[in-house]
Amino acid sequence: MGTTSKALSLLDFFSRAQPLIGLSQMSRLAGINKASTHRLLGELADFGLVEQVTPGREYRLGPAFLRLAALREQNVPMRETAYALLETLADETGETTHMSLLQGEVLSTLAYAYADGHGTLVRMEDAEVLSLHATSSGLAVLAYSPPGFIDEVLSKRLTARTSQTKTDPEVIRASLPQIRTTGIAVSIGGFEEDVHSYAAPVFGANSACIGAVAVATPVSRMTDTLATHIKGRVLASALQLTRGWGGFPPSAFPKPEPEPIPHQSSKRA
Amino acid sequence: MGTTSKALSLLDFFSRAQPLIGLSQMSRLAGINKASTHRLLGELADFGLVEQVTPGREYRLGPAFLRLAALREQNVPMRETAYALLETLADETGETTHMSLLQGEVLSTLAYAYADGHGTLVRMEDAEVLSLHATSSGLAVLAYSPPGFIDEVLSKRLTARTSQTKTDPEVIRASLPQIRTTGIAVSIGGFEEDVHSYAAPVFGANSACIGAVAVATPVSRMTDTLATHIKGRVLASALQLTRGWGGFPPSAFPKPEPEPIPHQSSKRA
DNA sequence: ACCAATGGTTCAAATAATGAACCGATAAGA
DNA sequence: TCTTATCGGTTCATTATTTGAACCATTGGT
Repeated sequence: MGTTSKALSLLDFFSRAQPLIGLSQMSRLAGINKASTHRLLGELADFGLVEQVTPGREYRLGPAFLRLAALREQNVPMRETAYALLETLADETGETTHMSLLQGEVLSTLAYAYADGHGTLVRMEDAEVLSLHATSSGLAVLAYSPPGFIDEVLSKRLTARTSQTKTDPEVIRASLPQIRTTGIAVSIGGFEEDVHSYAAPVFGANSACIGAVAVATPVSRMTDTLATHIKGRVLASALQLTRGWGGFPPSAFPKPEPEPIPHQSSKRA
Repeated sequence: MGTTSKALSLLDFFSRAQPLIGLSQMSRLAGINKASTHRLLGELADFGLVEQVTPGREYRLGPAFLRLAALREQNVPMRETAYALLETLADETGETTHMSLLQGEVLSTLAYAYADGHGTLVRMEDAEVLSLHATSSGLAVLAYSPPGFIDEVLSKRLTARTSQTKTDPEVIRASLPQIRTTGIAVSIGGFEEDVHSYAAPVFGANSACIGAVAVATPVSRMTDTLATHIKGRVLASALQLTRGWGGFPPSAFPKPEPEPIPHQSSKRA
């Protein structure tokens, strides 16, 4: 592993649960000598990727991310387009919608939108990280990932977020073909209790899966008819986002249902 | 310079004007051998700090910034608090407000807010970069920066954004003491024609200047009374932001005007 | 007063970065 | 069509950087 990769890997130890990390602790977490850790953090700090809240104290993520994220979004407005789509999807389904991107072996929340009209809804968090095995989005992504990647992910210890999280690698692996036939993954209470969600994968320019769109409802509200409606809309939205970002679904990806109200029937014969 | 710094320095060549950079071009820009550049870009890409739009093509900033910026904002909600303050400042002054952070030797836009009630206003851009010598914000920051930093900045060739940009280092240097006595910097048409702006510095925990708050109006709208009002409000806002972020103004920093309507006069005597 | 942490530093030994030359592919010009 | 000049990417002996055990100085808890 190159030195730069080592330095960047330090950034991944920051999380919502642990926003501040000291030198010694970082050294331990990363398994890197304290002197080296110190130098690497120093170089990251020079660029503003980390900062010390006070000299001789803990480190945290730095302000450079704000600048570069704004620039990235300016060049490639993923969040903006995702958010616009999620808003209409939330309107169409009347439920909370969510889009996440694959980053390493987890998903990170890109955007989400709430729907009006219900007293209860599924709440989302900014900067939330989703595990691949415990969420509908994760399963959707996993189903369309290369076999080697799937093996890699499933070989690790799978933690149970809730009592209903499936943690048996073989059970999960066995569920993937079904996802591939429909293009839709489901999770009932796997990540949060009382949340029922459907997700569909989004693909990049090389047809690799880069993330997923999901719709989440309280379990008590989900019915067969609502599920059918959601599945149709989430699949269509995911395809729309794939196209909007210049991506291509793999050739085997299921075609979306034709709209219930056919605009023109002449070509069907 | 360490390897990591070298790799990170590549990121600074991406800009709004040049969002895509090829391998050879990056190698030339950075003055780094092509093989090394390739390896460094590869490591950055592994972490998602850059990505190739298609394999064997140009590079651009990567999606990891979205994730880490969200996490940073979650931990240290600078943009959010800045935006809230800018909104009230825009209300108070009736003009466009703006906050930027010092990053290296330039300012980068953190947030801005527009005011209601006017047919014309000063327009802001996301991810915009402001030079220190040509903007009121930049001058405010420069006035409160260490002498060595000032020398460094002023020793470089200063480009004229408009016909009214001051580019003589000594003229600029001579204007700094005046800024330090009032805590306010002014720019008339220095960055954009027809823009008149006032700015005040914001300080970090170690009393170092980290950025500036500014109010910008069309030149035609600025009057003496409006200027007085704006200067008072922008100074108060900058101090408020400094405190809100846990920073401290340097001891020599001017105290804000007492509010025009004194709440209590007993202590004055 | 003590101990065990912390952040930070030193310097010879080990390791990773470097860069000129090279390859195959693509595109433009003659 | 042939030539030339790019491009992205790779190779490998030389070189410079990174590494890590041991070392401070400080801090905070017992």
